[in-house]
Amino acid sequence: MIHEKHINAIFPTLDAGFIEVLESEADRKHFESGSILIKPNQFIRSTILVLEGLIKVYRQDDDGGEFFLYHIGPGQACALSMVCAMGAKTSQISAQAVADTEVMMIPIEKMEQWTSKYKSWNHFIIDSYRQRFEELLQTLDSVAFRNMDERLEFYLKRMQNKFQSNVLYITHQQIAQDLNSSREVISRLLKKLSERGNIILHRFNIEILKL
Amino acid sequence: MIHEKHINAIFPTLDAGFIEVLESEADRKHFESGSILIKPNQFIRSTILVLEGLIKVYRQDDDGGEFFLYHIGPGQACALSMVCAMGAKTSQISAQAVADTEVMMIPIEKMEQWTSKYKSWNHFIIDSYRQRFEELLQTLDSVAFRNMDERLEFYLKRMQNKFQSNVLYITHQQIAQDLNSSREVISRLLKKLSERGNIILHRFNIEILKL
DNA sequence: CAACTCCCGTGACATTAATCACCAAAGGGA
DNA sequence: TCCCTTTGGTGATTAATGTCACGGGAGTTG
Repeated sequence: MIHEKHINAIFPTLDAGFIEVLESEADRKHFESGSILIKPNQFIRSTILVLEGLIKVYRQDDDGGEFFLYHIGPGQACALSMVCAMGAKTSQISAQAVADTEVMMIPIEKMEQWTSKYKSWNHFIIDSYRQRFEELLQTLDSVAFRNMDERLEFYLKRMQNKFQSNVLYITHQQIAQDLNSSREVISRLLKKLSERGNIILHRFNIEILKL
Repeated sequence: MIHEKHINAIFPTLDAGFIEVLESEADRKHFESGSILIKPNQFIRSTILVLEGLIKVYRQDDDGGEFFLYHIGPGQACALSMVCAMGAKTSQISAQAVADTEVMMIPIEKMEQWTSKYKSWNHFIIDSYRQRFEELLQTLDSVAFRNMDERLEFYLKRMQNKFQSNVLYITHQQIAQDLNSSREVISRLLKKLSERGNIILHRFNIEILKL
């Protein structure tokens, strides 16, 4: 269980008074690594603040294709759940915990109330949108302008950064899914990267040397 | 010149009191069709509200590639200029008037002040982000999951919708640029569409029958 | 140990899209 | 009129990626 004083550290821009409100009004929830938080076409009634762990947000299309969008880490909010919650719409979005994750769930009604009541919360919301927007644009860039080899590098860099580790425990199949490609293609491109000395391929993991 | 009472009609969610403030504090500016509003790497100090006309927002990469993101029409704001303005960052974004366009320019400082002061403005901002986010996701979808033929159909539908017309005055070259493809590819795909009876190709324009 | 599953490597081939090289039609200006 | 630019059509070729088929190693389970 994460205490109030720690919450303060996780969300440094929210002011102390508001965090008390947050504490008393928002529900805590725990998700085990691998569990699904949001399924496509699901109605979303709450927005999510991450306290601990990591959530992966991805897009799905009708034919089973997937596409990784971004991670939500501690101190961050799911802008998409705000999009959906406030727009009262469904969206073809999925979210999955990729580590044991603790979150706070905030019902739409409170979101709305707080937005006009607490400045620091309002800034937090707007800033969340801003950050996700930027990140989405970068992702869009890589799909629109780059070939798969560069997209793969971009992907690996992001993972390295997010997990703060040079060793990524991830299968080729998983990468292929995230990039909406196929395992064979990814395997071949990874091999190229390892031949160039950028990475070392181990069984079950990829060691990043320099990208 | 657009009068106050009309502004009310263009931005129905902003309340009357705030619109008076807007009127007295924001600068008006006119852009002729074809003129550039935002260039890549440009520092943005103001956000833009469109009163009349149409603005095209697109992404550019380092190699001269382009990629159409979305249009901003009357009653809408440029979420990106908010992203940049509030983040005090530059972005590889371009914006161009595609019709004679009248806008209001709002300096960052005022944006910030108003956000905490005027509820309707605050909602407007958040809603702008929401809308653009959705639109960006749709665009991302089409690039990530669809082949060029489907992307082209998606593009034509968007244009048909935005210009409220079944006749699009646009060259194959222009479409190719917006989709970051090449003219030849677009020409061929358009031909296919016309063979299937979806469109009729004229010189200088494309007539949409059913998509 | 045998059978099975999961992860990965690899060759062959198909498909999609980009690129190159031309040509033709329409219209504008000298 | 004659040139010149813009727009668009088309075939040939190449590059990137997706798909199929198969095989092999490593771990797991009965």
